[in-house]
Amino acid sequence: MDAMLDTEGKETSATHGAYRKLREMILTGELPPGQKLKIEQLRGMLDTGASPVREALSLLTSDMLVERIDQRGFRAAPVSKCNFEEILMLRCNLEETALRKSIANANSAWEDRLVLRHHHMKKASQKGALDFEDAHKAFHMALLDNAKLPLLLRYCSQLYDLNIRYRYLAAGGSSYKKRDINAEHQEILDAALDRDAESATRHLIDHYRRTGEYLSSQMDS
Amino acid sequence: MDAMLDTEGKETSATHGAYRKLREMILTGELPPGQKLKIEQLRGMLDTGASPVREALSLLTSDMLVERIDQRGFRAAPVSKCNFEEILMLRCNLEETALRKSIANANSAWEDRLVLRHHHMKKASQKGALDFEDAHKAFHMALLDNAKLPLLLRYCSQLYDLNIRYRYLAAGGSSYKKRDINAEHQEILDAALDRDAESATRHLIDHYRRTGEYLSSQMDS
DNA sequence: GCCTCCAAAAATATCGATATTATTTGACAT
DNA sequence: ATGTCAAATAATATCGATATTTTTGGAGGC
Repeated sequence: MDAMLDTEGKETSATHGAYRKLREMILTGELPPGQKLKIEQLRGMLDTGASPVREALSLLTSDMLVERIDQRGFRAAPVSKCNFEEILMLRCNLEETALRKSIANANSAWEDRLVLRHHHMKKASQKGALDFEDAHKAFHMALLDNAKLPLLLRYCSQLYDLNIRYRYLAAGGSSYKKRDINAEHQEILDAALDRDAESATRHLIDHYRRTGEYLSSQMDS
Repeated sequence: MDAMLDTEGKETSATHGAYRKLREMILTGELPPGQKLKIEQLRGMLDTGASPVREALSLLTSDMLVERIDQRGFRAAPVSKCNFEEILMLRCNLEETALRKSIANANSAWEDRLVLRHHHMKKASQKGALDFEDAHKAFHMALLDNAKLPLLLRYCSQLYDLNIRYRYLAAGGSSYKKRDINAEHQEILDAALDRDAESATRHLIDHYRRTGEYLSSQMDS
């Protein structure tokens, strides 16, 4: 019998656990872009077998965070200014579509969810950066999820992750926090609660473009 | 050096082979929507081990052709009218974006590629339906690939596959061919060669909407 | 009769080992 | 010296077996 050393009781399968940990390591830059991902090495870091690691890498491939080179293993997806700009463009396009649909379907249950997520995000911003990231994503996804379009939501989520990877890579988002992010979020929230699609999408896209321009300028230097 | 034109059977890895075969079986409906996908059963059908099958299923999960149920295996993704309509909407949105960019980047090399693909598709339409499907996708992707936006192209390719699955499910596309598909393709091609983005996108989207309406009506009955 | 619970069966998830394929190293010839 | 080739090394891809978990089926209680 195995001793139950399960300190974290939430992981159901080894594959899913490996997936989450690897994903975080790639997003935060702990596994830098382009780095060769050797099974043995990861097996050690994650303290699990080779099969879960391989499956997790397969899953990350479809999230476009890992590249598979035929018969030559895996590597962390590379980054480029081009790639970043494409992500930004697609986000603006897809999130605008989703937000408009969300607002078109607006009801009080959704408004409650939005207010709650926004509140949690503000609270989390005083705690650790990692908690904030989770709450930040939850807020943005809540803006979109009332569109009730699962494919679109999935793409938005993927692109969100690809984007925050660039934020982490650009110096941990130090100056990202200097901008008045809170005010920007408040404007988006207020417009959504007013069911003003024009205003909400404009604020949302400005929010992304502003972050995008800063990150883009960082990548030149 | 390698003058050998690999006309067929160039399966490098068992995983990739299993992926292709499973993908085709799901797209054509040989593995119907919602069906439980048991490893042992597939292992027999594909004549390979359990590991390649599992990895192939993982990859198909990210193509949204397979669903993974935690600790309970895999199943072919279900279908619904809702899902179909979302695919149609996203295709119209994303392919319009891609086609406009493609045309903006137009050059003679791209035009040559288009003409060639269109020619191959016409030729293949007199052969088997399976050859035609490949050539049809190649033509549509060629329309988009000059945008030089890999993420967008990938999404379009994914959505294309999800869409043709519905075509196969709706009676093998018998009446699909009754419409004058050739004329529609010719119009799109001509507009693209004229570098007329308005006309090209309008024809492309009409092309999808027409197919979409027909399939949608089929799903009601 | 219907529900609950436990044992048997089946299927999945994971491990350890092997075969295959890529990469490196170093000797040899030019 | 330099480039090529072959053996040694390292890493991947795959297999077979085991451990876990879910599902099934039936016996006993209400």
